[in-house]
Amino acid sequence: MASPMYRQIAEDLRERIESGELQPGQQLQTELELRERYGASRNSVRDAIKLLITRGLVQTRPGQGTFVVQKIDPFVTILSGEPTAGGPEGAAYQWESSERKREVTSSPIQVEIQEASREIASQLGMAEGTEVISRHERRFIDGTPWSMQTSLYPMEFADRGAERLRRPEYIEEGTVMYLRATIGVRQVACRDWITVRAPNSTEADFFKLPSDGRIPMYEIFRTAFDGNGQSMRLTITVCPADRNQFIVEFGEASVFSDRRVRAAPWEGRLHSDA
Amino acid sequence: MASPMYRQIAEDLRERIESGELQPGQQLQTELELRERYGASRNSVRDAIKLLITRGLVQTRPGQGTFVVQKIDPFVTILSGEPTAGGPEGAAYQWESSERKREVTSSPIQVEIQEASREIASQLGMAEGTEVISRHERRFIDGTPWSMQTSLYPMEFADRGAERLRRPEYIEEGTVMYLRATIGVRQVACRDWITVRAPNSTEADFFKLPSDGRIPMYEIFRTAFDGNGQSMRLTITVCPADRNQFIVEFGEASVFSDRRVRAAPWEGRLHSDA
DNA sequence: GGGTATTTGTCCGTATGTATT
DNA sequence: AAATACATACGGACAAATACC
Repeated sequence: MASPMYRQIAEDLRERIESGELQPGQQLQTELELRERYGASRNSVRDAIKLLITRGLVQTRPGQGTFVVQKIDPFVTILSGEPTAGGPEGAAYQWESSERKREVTSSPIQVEIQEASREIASQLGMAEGTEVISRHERRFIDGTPWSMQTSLYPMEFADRGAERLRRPEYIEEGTVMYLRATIGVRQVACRDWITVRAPNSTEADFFKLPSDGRIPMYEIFRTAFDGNGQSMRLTITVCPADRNQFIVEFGEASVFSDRRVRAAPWEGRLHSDA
Repeated sequence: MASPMYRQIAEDLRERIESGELQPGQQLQTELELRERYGASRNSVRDAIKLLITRGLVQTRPGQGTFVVQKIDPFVTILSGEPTAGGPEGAAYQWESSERKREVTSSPIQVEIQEASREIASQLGMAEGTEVISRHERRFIDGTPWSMQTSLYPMEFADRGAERLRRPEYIEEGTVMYLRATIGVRQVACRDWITVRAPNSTEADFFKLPSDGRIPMYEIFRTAFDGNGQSMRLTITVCPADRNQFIVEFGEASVFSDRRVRAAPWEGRLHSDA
């Protein structure tokens, strides 16, 4: 009685999916068959399916049908303060694959000279409008788009001798090492600011996300500080939340050294709903 | 011609919102007026509005109209390994308000005895089916629901003398201190595992989120370790991603000590879309 | 409290377009 | 080329929520 028909249909389908009657990857009945099954109109069936789509339970493929979604094997990143050499762009992050080996590749680096917006200037501790170097890079895992990253440096760094910041090339030894070697700027600390938001159209396009923006994005701001407590870099990383997870470790490192990172820690129900 | 009409309508409305022509909180034209404006049917206008809803740009109120959403002032949490006394449940997290003072309140603690599921047993390093104590708590900021948190402890802790774990009361000095004082279990490290997922119905209900699940949830698993490298606690925190952000700090603490946490670091566009 | 107008929500039927097999 | 299945678009009807008098 209570709830509208399209919600009842969605609820029934949801239960059948979560009970395992409908397996991941399996095709649902067609809209016309579901119309018969539930004695509703095709439009109401479609409303139910739309609901399940925004909940991420099913996906539709024109000309084929409606399918239970396959969960994506998430990529787990350990946020770590220690810059490791070898990683691209100063290894703002240290990657660790969960199980099978995955291959990380990168787009060419795109360099722009910008005037710092209010927010960027605030993060980098400079006056608004000061010139900054923007180094942008897109990353893939096993060929699928995984993250977009932009690092911003004070233009002054290049003027003082870190010329390679201006060039659209990788800095193999890592920008942290490079900046220390060339102009003596030493990174001693950094802060990650983790947010989640809807993707913009550029991101939805690059990550091949559904254009309705139902899959959220992590946006992580990493501000790095030198020995004087000055901000020396702002790195902004954006990646889809449906295929990424993050780990942060505190305290005695020895505890973690022999501990392998496993798959997602949780898939069940925590406690009685009350 | 390209894109379907309902997308063109949505795109036009999006631009008017982002340009500021339509201010947050302001009411859009009614569906019938928009029908006139765009020369489309009411259903097509409604499809456009649905798109904007899942993108989080507008909300509808039956009987009233469609409104541009107001952004929520986010609550920023510093993830920190050091357990501070005074905070509820061993202060798994240290809270810091961004600007204005906010009042954090808590529901009564709900205690359950459970048998560890495979995932929980795996995280706590025990055999599946071992009894664990579950302490569940819900938190509010300025009266609005903000987070749900569940801490799981080995039942053995209570048997060895930490009796208060079994009782549905706060442990004022913090469970970290309490466990050290009563049974000599000392927390030396912890690991946070950060994930994002759609809310379940219990969460959507408690947090008063729209039932279509378009607002994602953070789910953070904190595993705490004692001096022997054994897991001593698993704390699971769930909170809506639209009103929460997290900060992690690495390296020399002195850099951060005199640095106030400000509002969200970013609201603009990063680089030319290309 | 009641009544009425307004506005969005649900549901239907139908027709046509587009992608896939 | 044909069949199938989802996508878009229209129009209409009634229900439910809200605001206002």
